Amino acid sequence: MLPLTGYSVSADRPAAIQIVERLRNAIVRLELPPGQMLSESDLAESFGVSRTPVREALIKLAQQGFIEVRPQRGTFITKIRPKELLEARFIREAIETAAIERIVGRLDSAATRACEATLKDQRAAAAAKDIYAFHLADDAFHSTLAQATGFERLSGMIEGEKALMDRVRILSLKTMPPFKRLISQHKAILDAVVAGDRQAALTQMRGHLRELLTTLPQASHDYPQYFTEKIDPGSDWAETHSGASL
Amino acid sequence: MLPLTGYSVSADRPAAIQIVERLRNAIVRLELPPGQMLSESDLAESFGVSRTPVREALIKLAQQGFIEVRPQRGTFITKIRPKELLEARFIREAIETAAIERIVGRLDSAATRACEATLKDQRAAAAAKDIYAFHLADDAFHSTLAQATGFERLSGMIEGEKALMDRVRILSLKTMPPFKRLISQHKAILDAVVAGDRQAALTQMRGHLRELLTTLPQASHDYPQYFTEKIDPGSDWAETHSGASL
DNA sequence: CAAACTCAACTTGTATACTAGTGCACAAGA
DNA sequence: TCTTGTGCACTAGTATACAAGTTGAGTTTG
Repeated sequence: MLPLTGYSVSADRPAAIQIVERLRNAIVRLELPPGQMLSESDLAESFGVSRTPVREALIKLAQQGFIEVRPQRGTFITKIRPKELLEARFIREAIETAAIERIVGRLDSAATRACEATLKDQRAAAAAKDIYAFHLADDAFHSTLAQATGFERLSGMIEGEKALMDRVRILSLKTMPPFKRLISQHKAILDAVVAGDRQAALTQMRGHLRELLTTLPQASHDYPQYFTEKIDPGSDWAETHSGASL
Repeated sequence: MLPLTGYSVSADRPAAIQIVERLRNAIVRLELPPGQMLSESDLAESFGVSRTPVREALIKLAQQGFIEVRPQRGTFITKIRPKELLEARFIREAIETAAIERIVGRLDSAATRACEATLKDQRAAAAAKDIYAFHLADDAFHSTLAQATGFERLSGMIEGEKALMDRVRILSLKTMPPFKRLISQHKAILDAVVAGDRQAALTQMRGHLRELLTTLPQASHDYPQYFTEKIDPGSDWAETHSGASL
């Protein structure tokens, strides 16, 4: 029933951690569809462990917003909530622009090379039409920039907010992947940061983050069962709910 | 041994949730000192439950950064890491100034009244020299402003970052509580937001958040056992590590 | 036929038992 | 005295069993 059957966890690491990783991956990639019910017993059987580590994994995922536990009823993959996505974008914009402010013109050579490497990975993934590899490289770009601030938890926070948005990204990437556009946006951000052009770097980052959700109305129209509410593609929904205006 | 002995959880709500609340409170108030080891068995006995709900509570607290689980060794209250506090301040400044941008000049009367109520609570707490009540009202002020953005998770995030800083706050409040100063800062922020003075609101909020950690060197000197590293009170540590310069 | 009741099969929450690994005290040896 | 080995008491991780609550299908009853 579940697309996880047959893959047991390995014994060299705590089972709960492995289960978190696997489930989170499956959720973000929509292999476990939003709204899907999860049974602790079934999961335990799938992973070849008891319910205990499964429960601990579910607690962590619930705290990250990927699942919802309804006592005595069941555990469910959270549906995509458009309002939550706008909030994630708001938070990312606040944090990532603040990070830009901090690193613009100060990126050392190691960090610069690391960012360039993610661009290279993205180009390779785009050429191979591998949306998951593309996704990983996209994660890496934003994480690398965040780590350059010297703060340790920043990249984790960004990844968390990012993951909430990624399900929509996957939906849109399936139909029309704007690989080149995203890569050039990343490159523009990096170039501005390296060049020390604060204003350009901020503008590029904002534009990049704001564009991520433009496909949301279309996605919610194509896959209504994955969303908590429907959005009229013709409306200016994202704008009226965004940070620009209240 | 633990200052929690004798207080059992009630049966009307899940035990794990109650344990999270109680432990988190005890940690933030330094009733459980940083570095202290926690035994799952002892906690279970103290709360009158089995290890299972205790473990689930500890998992949540670990994810929030309050405790650290070292496999097969023990569970410990995290020591205060100055770098992490600066990071929390960075994140709060990024998010709370973004929130200000969003609500300045648009605060409805209900939210305005709610903010004013927190000021009143703070004045009452200051008069009664009740630092915990003062603290609660302080939480409420920032949460109320965050909620005014219409975003739901924002106030929770701010509270999380705030809680990390609160242990230092408690240490300094014990010796010399700057009640009036903090209240007037809150008032200045609220006034500027209501008046629609964007620049003033941002400046006030930044100043307020930056001042919160000025007592950190003194606190780390007075209670070195609570910190992971020592800070020379005479140095410009906070400045050299803050967002202003890399 | 429709409404209500019953019961069985689920769900999550909690308790208990066991496993494997760590560290410390303490004794035996050089 | 210092080192080294050994065992015990402790830790977190996992498995299993049971408790309490929800849901829905099937039957009974009006």
